[in-house]
Amino acid sequence: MADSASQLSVISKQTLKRLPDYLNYLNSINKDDSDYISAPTIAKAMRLNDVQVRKDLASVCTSAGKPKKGFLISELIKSISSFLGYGNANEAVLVGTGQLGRALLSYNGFEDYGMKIVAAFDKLPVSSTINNKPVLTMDKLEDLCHRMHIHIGIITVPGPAAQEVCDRLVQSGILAVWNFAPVHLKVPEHILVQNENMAVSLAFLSKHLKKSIDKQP
Amino acid sequence: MADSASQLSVISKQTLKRLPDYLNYLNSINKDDSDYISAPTIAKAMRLNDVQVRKDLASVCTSAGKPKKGFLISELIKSISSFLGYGNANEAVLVGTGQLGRALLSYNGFEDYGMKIVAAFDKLPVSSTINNKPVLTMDKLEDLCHRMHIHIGIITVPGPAAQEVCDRLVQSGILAVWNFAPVHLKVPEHILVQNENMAVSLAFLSKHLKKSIDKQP
DNA sequence: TAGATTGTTAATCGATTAACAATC
DNA sequence: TAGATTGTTAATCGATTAACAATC
Repeated sequence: MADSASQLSVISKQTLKRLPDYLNYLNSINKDDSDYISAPTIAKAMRLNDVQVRKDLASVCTSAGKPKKGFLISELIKSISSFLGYGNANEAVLVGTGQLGRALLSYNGFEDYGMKIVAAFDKLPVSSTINNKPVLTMDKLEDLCHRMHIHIGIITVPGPAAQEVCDRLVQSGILAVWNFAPVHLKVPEHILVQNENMAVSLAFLSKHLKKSIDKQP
Repeated sequence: MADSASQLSVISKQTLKRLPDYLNYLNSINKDDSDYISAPTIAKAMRLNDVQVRKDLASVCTSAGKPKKGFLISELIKSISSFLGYGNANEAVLVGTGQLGRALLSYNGFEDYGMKIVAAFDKLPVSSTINNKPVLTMDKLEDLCHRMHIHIGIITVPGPAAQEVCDRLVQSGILAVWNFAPVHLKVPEHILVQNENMAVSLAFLSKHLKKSIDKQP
């Protein structure tokens, strides 16, 4: 396995984006009907092209589909989950225990998606734990991250505070930042900033509405 | 303005995605330094190609840039904001007042991004208002949406309940759904589902980490 | 003027889709 | 067998980037 790292980049970003959706869909279908599902069926339900579905699945699945039958649903779920790293969760810290921060801390589903929040930080913690996770003051950030080898930092502070928090996360050895603050963060080359950009979603909603409403007589 | 509707689709999805980021960036820069900013400067800060920046800006901006100087920052902000419909907010209802739902209801920033939550719904409301917005029982949903001509529905219920809620929103005349539940929703052709897909973000974070860590000696 | 920047046209790149032979 | 489905190769589409003339 000389190039296990480069193998990762074989998969396209677009495919990677669709994988969680496949998983959602596959988990939603009733397995009592059949153990198999065909690419055209998935494509129709998810409004994709069937060739695209086959290519996407081929890029992550170990076992091939069977002509006339399709793909074994359980195999698909297993392959995609393991490709996405579900099951062996990366550990993360969260900074900012406002409404949104507390909501994320209270959600226990992230572990299923490959991430585990192990601690939260705030300038002025109002409680010592949230959902059994310790809430610490900011001065403990760097030490804890280094000691526990944390690589993911989640930013849920107000916009104006986000860059400073981001800098401190980077100093603490974080490699990937999940940013919920509506600001553009500056980071060194090797750090990934994944913006959970609600504004983008809202832009799409707004444009769709405008089109829909304009179309009406 | 015969084709104001079709004009909207002139802009590419990729450009639309970047517009909120431009706005974040432009708002973050210190206007004391200069009233103008050049495409190469924006490109470098946002890690984009400068031609791309120029094309993106050209597709939404009224006034052109000036050779050697660049673009008037205030004009850019005005143009992008107005293109994205910020300032005249679409009204929305939210269903599901768990942690995440309450967090969204408590956030007052959405109006700046073109959306205003006017009411929340829950099977069993625990309080009559959250952040001054009424929390109503589900049986009031259809009537209120029709009466107030609401076109956006936000789903923050647990996964298993999402499809049913979605169906009811569609029945209530909603045209666009902002879905926070980690499930694939089935909707009629003309309805937009915008998934706020945290799983996708997590997939990107996880893949980046794997690459980064594999690279280390 | 020289050089930085603009906007646009042409080339490249990546992703999607169409066409088709192979399989059960 | 016929027909549905597979996987792959080739064509198309859309987005990005390179090249370049125009401008201040």
